[in-house]
Amino acid sequence: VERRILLVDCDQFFVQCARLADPAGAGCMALLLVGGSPEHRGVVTSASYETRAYGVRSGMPTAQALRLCPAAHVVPVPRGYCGRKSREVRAVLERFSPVVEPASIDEAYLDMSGTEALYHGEALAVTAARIRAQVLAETAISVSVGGGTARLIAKLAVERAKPAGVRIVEPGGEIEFMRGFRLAELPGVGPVFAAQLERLGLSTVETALQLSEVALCGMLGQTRGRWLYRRARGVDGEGVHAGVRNRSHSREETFAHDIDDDDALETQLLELAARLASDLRAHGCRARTLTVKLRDADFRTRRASRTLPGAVESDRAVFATAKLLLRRLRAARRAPARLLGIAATGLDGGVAGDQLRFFADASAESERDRQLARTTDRLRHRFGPDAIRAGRLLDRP
DNA sequence: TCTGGGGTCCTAGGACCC
DNA sequence: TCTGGGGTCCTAGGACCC
Repeated sequence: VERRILLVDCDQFFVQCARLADPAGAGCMALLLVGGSPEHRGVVTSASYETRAYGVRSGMPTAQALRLCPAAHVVPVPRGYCGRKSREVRAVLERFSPVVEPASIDEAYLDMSGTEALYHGEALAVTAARIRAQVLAETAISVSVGGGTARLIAKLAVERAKPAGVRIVEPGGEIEFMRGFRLAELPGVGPVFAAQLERLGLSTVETALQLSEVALCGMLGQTRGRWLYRRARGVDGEGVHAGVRNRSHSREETFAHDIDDDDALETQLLELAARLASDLRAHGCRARTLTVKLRDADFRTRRASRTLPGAVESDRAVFATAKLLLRRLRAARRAPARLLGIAATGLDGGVAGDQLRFFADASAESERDRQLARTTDRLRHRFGPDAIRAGRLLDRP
């Protein structure tokens, strides 16, 4: 039996949040850009529909957006407020289906297969409209809903539904629906792949539909050929899964001005390491692999990573390894840095036994490190984030 | 024009093991 | 002293998404 999948996607989510969070300020501005300011070398996270008429798009440098639309106002992303609104929306969605998979802060897939009895055979478009109305009533957030037999169909349908609409593709109508798209519009086809397809004479779904699977594999290789053959027909074979956990956590920062001094970079790394370690503990996981990322002034991005014998979660152990990785990167190439980042992968639930008693260098994390980190978390929770400064925790007695 | 911050997934070579 | 094959892990890089 085929799937019935919905994608619920908030309309210009960050713009809506900024307006709701500050009704007297951003709430009164039609020409609104949410994101980093030009002084901070920021980009537009979300542009109001009114500014999009000027050619402004999300991801665009804010400086460029302001040249296109000089009258626009720039406000920062209200991160905490957005997170709360996202959870409120999700709570409403979870009353409509037990299978809700958040795909990002502002969109979630719902598997509605097998809920026909629950909804007494109600058409999916009607259910979708009720979801839209209920989310709006309870959270004041306007969403659009797309639906069909695959995630891919739901995803493309919601783009046709926006803003504040519903679009359901009925079973059997997938190929007709897909004919209306350019290949570059398919999720998974970015600028590089699109250019490759273009060179092969493939620009629209229609042109791809003319070719056999064998022909596409001949042009693109087995994996991508088969991938495109199926997508062009609206098929992706992906299910919707509730309760998926992150596979990585990361923190990074682009500096307002490039930093070339090693000690200054290390100080920034200390802050990032503390934030990352805190994220890990908040999510109840530990990391086996740490990666430090450095973007030089010429925009070249380099990484160095190390996998530890045992997983870590304390500020001290995360920073100890990150410091070595940063030194390695700086030794290989010394240029002013515009961005520094740190990522944790190889995550586990944080309950695995302590495999680390067998090695004793500074990258090993002791039970004392963990106790100290958790005590710090509790103090910060009670007395605020500045109760304990990161630097004081790092010297081992 | 001058390029954020948070993620996911894939590839490819070398190490290492059986 | 001329040379297998397959599997997994680690590392680095890159495409892509919101």
